[in-house]
Amino acid sequence: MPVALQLLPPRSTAELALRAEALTGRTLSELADALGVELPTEPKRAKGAVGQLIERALGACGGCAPGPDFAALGVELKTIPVGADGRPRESTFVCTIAPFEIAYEEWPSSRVRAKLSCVLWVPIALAPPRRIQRPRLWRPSPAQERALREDWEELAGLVATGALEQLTAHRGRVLQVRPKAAHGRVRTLAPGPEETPLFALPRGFYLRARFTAGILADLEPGCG
DNA sequence: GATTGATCATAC
DNA sequence: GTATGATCAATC
Repeated sequence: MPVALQLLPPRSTAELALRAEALTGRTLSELADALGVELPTEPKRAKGAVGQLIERALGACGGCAPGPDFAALGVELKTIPVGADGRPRESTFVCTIAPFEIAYEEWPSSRVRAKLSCVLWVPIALAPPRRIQRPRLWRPSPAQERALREDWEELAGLVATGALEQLTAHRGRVLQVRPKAAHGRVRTLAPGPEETPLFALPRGFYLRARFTAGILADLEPGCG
């Protein structure tokens, strides 16, 4: 059994892009073997395992400090499951919502914008043998940022004004608000109507698959 | 088949 | 419990 491998963080985005590119075509189990880690066999228990595997493979600090996965580069890593057509099959978690603090955020300084300012997308085929597709280093285009900003301003406004319980995942064209919790009994304090705080299920921002599909489709090889 | 709401693992 | 990493599974 090989000893778990720990890479040093990449020192430049060019080095990161090179490392990522080298993963193209490999399967998750090949990668897991090479790194000496085991992937959960039961899919239900494997949530998050893929992201953590790729983190290790690229030298991200993996679950240590808050902030971008590649802190020195300001790059966030996201794995994304794709179908045979290359399109995303799931939404993408962006960040949790701090219900009271969000009233004091503006888009330019928002957590959503910060998270999405520079992302390395690593698409992975959903169907066995789970091959890694060509990674994309991405920054939002002006049009993409406008779309994100419009949704964020609407959604953040609803949260800040006490409408969290009326806010469903239907809202937002590219960004949406959905539960983000260990289980359904978790509660956090949030602004409520009539200036009365309420206990609500914690929520987070997610990118709709239609938005990430645009990212994966628009970026040609080497763009990043 | 796509989407929404709920959930699962790990580290601190 | 909080935060990071996401996908599951019931529902539309």
